Amino acid sequence: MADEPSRKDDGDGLLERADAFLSRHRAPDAGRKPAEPSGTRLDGQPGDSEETPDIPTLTEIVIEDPPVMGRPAAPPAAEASSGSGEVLSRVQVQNLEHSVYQKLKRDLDERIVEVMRERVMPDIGGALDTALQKVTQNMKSDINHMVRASIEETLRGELKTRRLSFNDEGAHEEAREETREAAREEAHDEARDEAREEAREEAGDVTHEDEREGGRDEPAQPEEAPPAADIISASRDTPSIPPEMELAKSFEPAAIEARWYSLWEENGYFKAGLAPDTEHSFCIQLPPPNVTGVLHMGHAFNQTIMDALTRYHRMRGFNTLWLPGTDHAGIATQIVVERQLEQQGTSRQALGREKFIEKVWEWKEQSGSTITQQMRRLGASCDWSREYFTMDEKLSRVVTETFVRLYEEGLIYRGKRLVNWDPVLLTAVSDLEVEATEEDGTLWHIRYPLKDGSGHVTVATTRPETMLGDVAVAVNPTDQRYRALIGKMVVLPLAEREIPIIADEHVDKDFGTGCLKITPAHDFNDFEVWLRHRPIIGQTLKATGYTQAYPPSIFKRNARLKDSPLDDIEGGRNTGSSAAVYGKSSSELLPATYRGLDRYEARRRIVEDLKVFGLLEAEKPHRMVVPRCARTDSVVEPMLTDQWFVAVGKPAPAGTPHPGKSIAQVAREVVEKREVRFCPDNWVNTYNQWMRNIQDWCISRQLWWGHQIPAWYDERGNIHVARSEEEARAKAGGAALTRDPDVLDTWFSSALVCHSTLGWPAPQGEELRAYKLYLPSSVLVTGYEIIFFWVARMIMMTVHFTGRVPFREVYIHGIVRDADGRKMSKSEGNTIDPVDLIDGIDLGALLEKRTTGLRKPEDAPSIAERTRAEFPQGIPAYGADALRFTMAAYATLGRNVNFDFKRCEGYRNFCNKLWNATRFVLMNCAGRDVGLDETLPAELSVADRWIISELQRTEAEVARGFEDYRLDNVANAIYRFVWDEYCDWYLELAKVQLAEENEARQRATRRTLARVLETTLRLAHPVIPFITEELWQKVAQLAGKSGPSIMVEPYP
RNA sequence: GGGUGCUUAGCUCAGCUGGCAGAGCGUCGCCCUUACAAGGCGAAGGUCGGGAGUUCGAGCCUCUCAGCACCCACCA
Repeated sequence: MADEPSRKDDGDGLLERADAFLSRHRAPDAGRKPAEPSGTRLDGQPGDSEETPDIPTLTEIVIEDPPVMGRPAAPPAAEASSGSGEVLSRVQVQNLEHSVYQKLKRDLDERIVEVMRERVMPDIGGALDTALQKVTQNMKSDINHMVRASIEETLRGELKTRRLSFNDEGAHEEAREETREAAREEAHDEARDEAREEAREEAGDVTHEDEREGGRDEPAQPEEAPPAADIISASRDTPSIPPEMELAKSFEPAAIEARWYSLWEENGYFKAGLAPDTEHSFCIQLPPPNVTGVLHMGHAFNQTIMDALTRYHRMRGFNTLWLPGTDHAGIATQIVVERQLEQQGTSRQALGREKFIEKVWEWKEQSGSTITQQMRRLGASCDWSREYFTMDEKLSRVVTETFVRLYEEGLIYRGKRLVNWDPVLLTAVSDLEVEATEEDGTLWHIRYPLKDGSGHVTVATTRPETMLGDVAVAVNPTDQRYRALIGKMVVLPLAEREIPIIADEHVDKDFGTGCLKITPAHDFNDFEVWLRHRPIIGQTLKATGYTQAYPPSIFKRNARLKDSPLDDIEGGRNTGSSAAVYGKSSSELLPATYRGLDRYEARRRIVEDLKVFGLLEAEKPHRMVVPRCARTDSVVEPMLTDQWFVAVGKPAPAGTPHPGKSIAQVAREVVEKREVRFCPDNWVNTYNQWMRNIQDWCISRQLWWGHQIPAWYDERGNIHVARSEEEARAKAGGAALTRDPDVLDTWFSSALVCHSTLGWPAPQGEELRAYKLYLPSSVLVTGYEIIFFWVARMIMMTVHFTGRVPFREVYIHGIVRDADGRKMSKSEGNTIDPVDLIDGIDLGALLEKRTTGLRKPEDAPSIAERTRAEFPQGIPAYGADALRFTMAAYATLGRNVNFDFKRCEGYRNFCNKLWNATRFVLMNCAGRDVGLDETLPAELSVADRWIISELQRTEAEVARGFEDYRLDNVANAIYRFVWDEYCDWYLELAKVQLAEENEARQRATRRTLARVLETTLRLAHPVIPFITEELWQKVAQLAGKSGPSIMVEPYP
C-alpha cells in the first residue's frame, strides 16, 4: 500500500492536466460558435459559452461520482470528449478517454481492496497477525514445526467459520467480468491473489505478505474441515499408483530419448502425408548438410525450428513432409579426403581420378550417416524413406537433364573469362566464396622508362610479379602531370617490351603515383580497361611477355581443353589465358628466368632485379584488401580460364515457362509479386540488390568430386553436350570424344532439389501426388549466409523449369555464435557440439575435441585455457529437449544467436519442472476419480476456470508464434504457462481444493489437473518431443485419451 | 564507395499499430515445507547510446551525432 498515494497523485495529475487542456480550448470554442449551439449539442453537453463553467471537470467526474463497480467507464469519457469535440482531435479524445479509463481502473482497484480490507481483515487478518508473530518469535528454533503448529492452532478455529467459497466468489467475479476488459483482468488477479493467500495460509507458508490486503469477502462455510488436517489425511489414504503411471523422481533425458525416436520411426509417423487434399499440405526441404559433415550448432538451431514447424503442422492434420537429404559438397568433401590421403602419405594426383573418386565414395559410405544419425538424436521428424543424396543416380540424372536443357536453350555457354582462381585447390571458385580481408602489404613504386629516353613514369603496384603481363600504363585523362605523356610508349622493364600510356577514367589521380599498370589477365579492373582500349593496345602487342607465377599443373589442366582457337599450348608452362589476351605463345611472352615460378618467388626475384636495374623507386608499407578463398584461406588470383556459365540475364527461348524473360528477371518478379515471401521482410532488399547486379553464374569447377559436366570435345575442339556419351557420339558423327573433366558447382545440383527430389521431370504415381502436394514447399528455413548461394538459385531454377516457385516463404534466421558473439569456428576453439549438450561431456574429452586437428596447432594452449575457464566441469547432459527448447527460445528474428549454454541449463530445469508437475498430477490423480464420467457432478472453481482460460490464452499465443515463425514466443509462452501459472499457482491451489471434503470439487480439480496437463504436453510437443511423449503416455488416460503416441494426437 | 542491421538491468536478449520498462542467467537475503534444491519466497539492479524534433504522451516515429556488427563492391 505504500505506493498508493503516489499512484493516486499520478492519476489526478493526469486528469488535472487534461482538465486544464480542456478549459483552454473551451473558451475560444464557445466564443467562436455562439450562433449555432445546436450544432454542437451532441449528447446533452451544451456548447454555449454560458454553460462552460458548469461543465464538470474530469477530476470532478471521477472523484465526486466514482463509478459503481462493474459500470462501464466509457460514458463519462465520451461525454467529456464529445463536449469539446470541435477543438479536440480524434486522437486527443482517445487520449483523454484513456486517461479517464486509467483513473477509473485504479479507483476500481482501490475499492476492491477496500472491500477486502474492511470486510475480511478484521476477522482473518488479526488472526493471521497473531499467528505470524508467534511464528516469527519461534523461527530460530524450529521454523517448520512452528509454522505448522501455529497455523493449525490459530487458523483451525478461525477458518472453520470464515472460509471462502471459491464458487461464490467466482460468481461474484463473473458479474464484474462482463463489464469490461480491465475489470476482467482485475478479477482474475484478485481471484489469483486470494487463492494464493489461501494456499499460503494452508500450506503454512506465511510471510509478511499476508499483511497485504488479501482476504475474503464472503462468510465461510462451516461444514468444511481445516485444511491442514485435510492435507495430512489426504496423504494418508493415497491409493497405490499403478506401475505404468509411476515416474522417476527426476527427469533423466537419456533413457527416454533412446526409447521414443526409433518407435516413432518404426511406426511410420514421419512419413509424408499423401491424403488427397491439397488445401492443407505442409512441406519443408531440409537444406542438405554436407554428407561427410558433423552436426554443429547452426544445424541444431535450424533443424529445431524445422522440426517444431513440421510437428506442429503434422499434429494439426496437414499433409506433412519434411524432406531430408545430404549434399556431396564438392570442394569441402574433396578437401577432407585429400587431407586424409596426405596423412597416408599419398595424394589425389598419385591415385588418379577414378581411384580418388572411389576413395571419396568410401569415405561417404563410412561417415555419410553421421550427420543424419545426429539429426535423429535431436528428434528430427524427417521422412527418412525419402532421404536423398545429391549424387544419387536419380538426382544425377536430373542434373544432367538440367544442364542439357539449359544448353539447348542457349542459357549455358562455355567461355573464357576472368574468374577467381584458388592456386591451392587449382580450381575456379565462386565469387561468393571469396572473402576480402584487410592485410598489411607493400606498395612498390616502379619506374617504366619512356621509349624516347626523355625520362620515366612511375607506377605503383601491390603485385609486381604481374608486371610482365602489363599491356599498358594508364593515367587519368584529367591529370595535368601526365597529360603530355598520353599516347607515348614506355619500355616494360625486365620484359624489354613496349607498351603505350593510355588515359582512362578508372585511374585515381590521388592514389599512389597516379599511374596504373594494366594487367588484363590478372585483374578484373584491368581487364575492363583493356576491353575499352583494345584497338590501341592491340596494335602494340607484338612483343609482349608475361610471367606466369603459378605451378605448372594448372596449365596442364587448361591445356587439356582444346576448344579455343586462341589457346596456344606450350609444354607444361603455358597459360592459355595470357595467350588469349596477347595473341602470342607465352614462351615468347615470358622471359625464361621467371617461368613456372611460385608467385611469391617470382615477386621476390622481380623486385630484386628491379633494384639491380635501379628501377625500384620506393617500397612502402600499405594496408590493402586481399581476396582469400573461404575454404582454403589461400589468396585467390583472378585468372583468365575457360569455364562454363549459366547466362542468368539472357532471355529464355520459347517453350520455357517464361519465354522472353531471363532467369534472373523471373526470379526477381516472383519475389516482387510475393509468390515467394521473405521473413523477416527486409531480406528482400538483400536479395534484390544481389539479383540486380547478378553476373553470369560460373558453374564449372576444376575438381574431381561432383557431377561431371556432360560435354564432350572432338579432336577439332567442337563441343557436344548430351545426356550420355552415346548421345554425344551420335551428335559428333562417331568421332573420338574426350569428356570435359570439370565438375559442376555443388550449388548447381542443390539448386534443383525442390523439384528434383519430388520426381521432376516426370513424376508418376505416388510421386506425382507428392509433387502436387509438396511443390511449392511451404517454407524454407535457412540462415542468411546462403541466400545467394542457394535460395536465389533455387528460385531461379525451379521457376525456370517447373513454372512453380520452390517455396512460398523463406524464413531467414540468425547464425549461431558463442556467448560472446564470436563466430563459432574450430580455429577459434569455441565450437560446441550439440550432441555434447545432449549427452554431456567431461572436461578432458572436450579439451581433446577442441584442440586436435587445428589448422594452427600453436593455438591449442590458449584454447584449452579458455575452455577450462568456461567449462570447469565439462558439460552436463542436458538432453535433446532442453537443447531444442533453448534453440526455440533463441529463434528471434535477429541476425545473431549468441549461444550461452547457461540458458540450456535453464530449459533443462524447465523440463524437470514439467516432469515433477506430472509426478504431482499422477500422485494425486492416478487411480482416483478424475471426472472421466461426465454425468457425475463436478464443481469447477474460479481457480479451475482461471487456469483453463490461461491455457487457452497460451494456446492462442503459441499458435500465433508458429504463424509468425516466432519460436521464441512459442517457447516463452509455454515456459510461462507451465512454470508461472500451472506450477506456481494452479498446483498450489489444487492442493487446497483437493483438501476440501467436497467430492464434486475434488473431481473437478483432478479433471482440470489432468486435462490441462495433457493439453499442455500436446502444446509443447513440437518443441520438446521426447519428454512430452514420455509424460503423455502416463497422463493421457487420466484425460480420457488413448492414442498410441502424442505425435499423432491433434494439436490443441 | 554502396547497403542492411544493432546500441534496453552485471551478462545474453524480448518489448506488437506510440499509453505505468520485461524475461532468462548472474548477484544478494531467507528457506532441504509433502511434485520439483535441476526447487520455493523475497530483494537489489535502468537517464532504453548522446542530442534535438513531432505528440497530451516516445524504448518505439523524424532528424542528427557517436559507437559496433555484417553484406555487397574493381582503389592499383
